[in-house]
Amino acid sequence: MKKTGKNKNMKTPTPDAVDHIISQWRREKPELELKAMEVLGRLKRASALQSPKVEKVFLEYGLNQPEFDVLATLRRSGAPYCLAPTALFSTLMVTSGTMTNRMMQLEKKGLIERLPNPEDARSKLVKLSDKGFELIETVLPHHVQNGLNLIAKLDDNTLKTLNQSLRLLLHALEGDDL
Amino acid sequence: MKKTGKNKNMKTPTPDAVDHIISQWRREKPELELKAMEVLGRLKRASALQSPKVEKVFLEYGLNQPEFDVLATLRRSGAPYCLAPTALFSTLMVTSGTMTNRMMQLEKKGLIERLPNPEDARSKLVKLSDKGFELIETVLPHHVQNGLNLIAKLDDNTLKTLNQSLRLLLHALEGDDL
DNA sequence: TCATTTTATCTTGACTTCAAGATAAAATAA
DNA sequence: TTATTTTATCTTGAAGTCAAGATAAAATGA
Repeated sequence: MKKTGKNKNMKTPTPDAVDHIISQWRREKPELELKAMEVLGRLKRASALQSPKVEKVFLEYGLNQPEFDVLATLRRSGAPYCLAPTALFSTLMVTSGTMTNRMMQLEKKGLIERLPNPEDARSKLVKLSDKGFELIETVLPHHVQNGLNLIAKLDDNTLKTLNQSLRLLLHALEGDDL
Repeated sequence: MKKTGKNKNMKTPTPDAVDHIISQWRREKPELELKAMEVLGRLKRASALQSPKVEKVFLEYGLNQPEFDVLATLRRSGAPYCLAPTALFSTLMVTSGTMTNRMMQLEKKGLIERLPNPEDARSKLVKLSDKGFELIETVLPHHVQNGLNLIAKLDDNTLKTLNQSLRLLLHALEGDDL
């Protein structure tokens, strides 16, 4: 079947919260082109909805999302699971002050250690402790499974499509400077 | 052309930050099924990237994102641009305490007014002031244009696809309880 | 080598948000 | 009508973040 602009056989998708918002705007401000507001609205809302559902698993293991993010970044960097603070806060898109704060918490919990950096005395390296390593190893499979549960209703094709278009959007958003 | 599972002609998309994260995990933990982590990661990252770019316009008019959200919700509800606090914080997915805080700021700025609710003495209605109405009318077109600029690189087809799959995801996420 | 500029953090203070508790009005039940 | 339960906020105190300023080490330049 050839692609056509409008197709009377096209199934109308069940409206979501963003469709409702858009229809309100269309009634109030019909002159506005809302296609950007629509995607960005969905993006933001979907992100907000998944956030507490994802964090739920971390909380069961005494971690919050920010703490998990640090441990996970160290873990996936590979042995010796050790990075400089700048590498961490760049990856995690937070400020250096925020990172200082997180590191202090994680150190207090014994999940990371701070080591002198032989190559640069301005920074102290952050290393996953044995306890931190074990914890992330334990949490990870549960986190992964939880994610799979959250998207279970999406078939593989939708998922693939979603990934591809989100990747394009990410490129568009990362490109421009703030 | 028929759809096939794998297609050697398929163009490999340029990797993004999430592809990098996923490849690290694949190296470290090859046994994990990462397809959920991948979409949810993109979702979160895209949302985080768009956020300051969107807010930039609000800041130019002396508003932050939370304040804009309240004014916009009132505006698109239609005349008389007046809602109860519960309607606002439900829509905006924040707690009642957060809403109290936001309302106080907006009232201090003269952008909203609090009116007694004739139907329920427990609540004071929130109404867009003339000043608030004028401000949101001014900001809105700039916000809309800014959004269009942010997604300018995406062709209409990608956008449509993205919207459809995000809508499915939203349904999946709104469905389950926290 | 010595001064200057750039980096890599850490510190501080302000802000926003949330969870949980306090209040008061509305809805129900007895 | 009176007691009980449910609602709709508001209040309070604890977190987590950020921007901006303070420090100290590293990199550059003269």
